[in-house]
Amino acid sequence: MDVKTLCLGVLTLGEASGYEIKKQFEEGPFAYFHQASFGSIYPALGLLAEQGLVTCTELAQRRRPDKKVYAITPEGLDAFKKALSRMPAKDRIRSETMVFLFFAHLIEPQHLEAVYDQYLEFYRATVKRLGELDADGIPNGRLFARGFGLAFYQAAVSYMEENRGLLFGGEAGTGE
Amino acid sequence: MDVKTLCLGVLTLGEASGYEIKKQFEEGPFAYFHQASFGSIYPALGLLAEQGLVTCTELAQRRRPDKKVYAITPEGLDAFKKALSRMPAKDRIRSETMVFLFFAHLIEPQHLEAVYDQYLEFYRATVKRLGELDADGIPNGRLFARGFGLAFYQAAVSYMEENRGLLFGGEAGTGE
DNA sequence: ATGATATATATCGGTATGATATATATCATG
DNA sequence: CATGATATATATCATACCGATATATATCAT
Repeated sequence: MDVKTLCLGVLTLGEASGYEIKKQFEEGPFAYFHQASFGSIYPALGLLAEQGLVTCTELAQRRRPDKKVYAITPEGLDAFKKALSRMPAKDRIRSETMVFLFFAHLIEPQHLEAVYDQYLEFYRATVKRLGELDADGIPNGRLFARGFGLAFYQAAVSYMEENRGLLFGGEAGTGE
Repeated sequence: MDVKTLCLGVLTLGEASGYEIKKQFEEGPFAYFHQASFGSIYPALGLLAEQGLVTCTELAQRRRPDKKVYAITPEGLDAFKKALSRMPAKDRIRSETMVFLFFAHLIEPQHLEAVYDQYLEFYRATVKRLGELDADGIPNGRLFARGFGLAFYQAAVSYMEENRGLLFGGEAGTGE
């Protein structure tokens, strides 16, 4: 599933600019299971407009740079549904932190601790943020995907809290 | 952390060919939190050899194509440790399946079920495989990373089993 | 035989990332 | 009130990576 298709998906939720689409992958509902960069979003939107799958309206704003607002067309919606009729690719989980922890024996203890702590804190913050989200009026598919993300981050936090002792020998990891 | 660095990491575990390194990312200990393709591994090994960070020994084999066995040098080990002295990048989780489920309302029910079932089965199989691995003589860092993967996949399976009803309305998801 | 699978290396087109450039505006800080 | 940080907004480009394909050899099942 390329960035063109992902942009179509975001635009089924309402019209948006390239900048706003990027935010959906950074803080919005997609942040927990996918991402896309400006370098792929802007060219993708240009191509989609050429192909008639989205329309583009330039919008002059007060106190802000001009904006190009994109909206999905019926042809665009068809194209997106067609993409969803295939089978999804396998998940790709890329955790540099786990590579670091895998090689814990090659890292200075205090740096290892910094890596571990930063990771755990990031995950804790994510659990907090996801847990505070409102569920009213959100379609079930979106709730399912969000809940999946939450379950993953909760499991990660629990695991790290319970198994700290594996990495930092002295202090035991049993919690008792 | 680029593929060159990842190759150095794999080679700290013992000498290996490009083909064997790839297997580490497909079935081996790295499979659950990182990946790399032939298209990046072979050029990376060539560059590492040029830079003196690995050595390359060509090995003629009976009944097999020739092999190039790479081994890490002291300079390579230093370079890898240096890479580990930085801070790791953020995790990147890319789940196309979750994008599909997010847009469940745009998918034919029977296709949605196929997507869901395939995903759950893949995760169940992974839990089984990870759970059967032996822990004897494995350094703690590796055990930690492996356990993290297992915790993640277990959480994913549990969540999907318990929340099936969110996607397939009629049948309830409470299990009771 | 034929096709599938496994071992093994190499290359290449297409795509994505991450950094950078450009421009405007707000807000805190000293 | 300058300075730097942050936010909105678009665009481009070098670098890097993925996935497919090509090339070989060998085994095994049908």
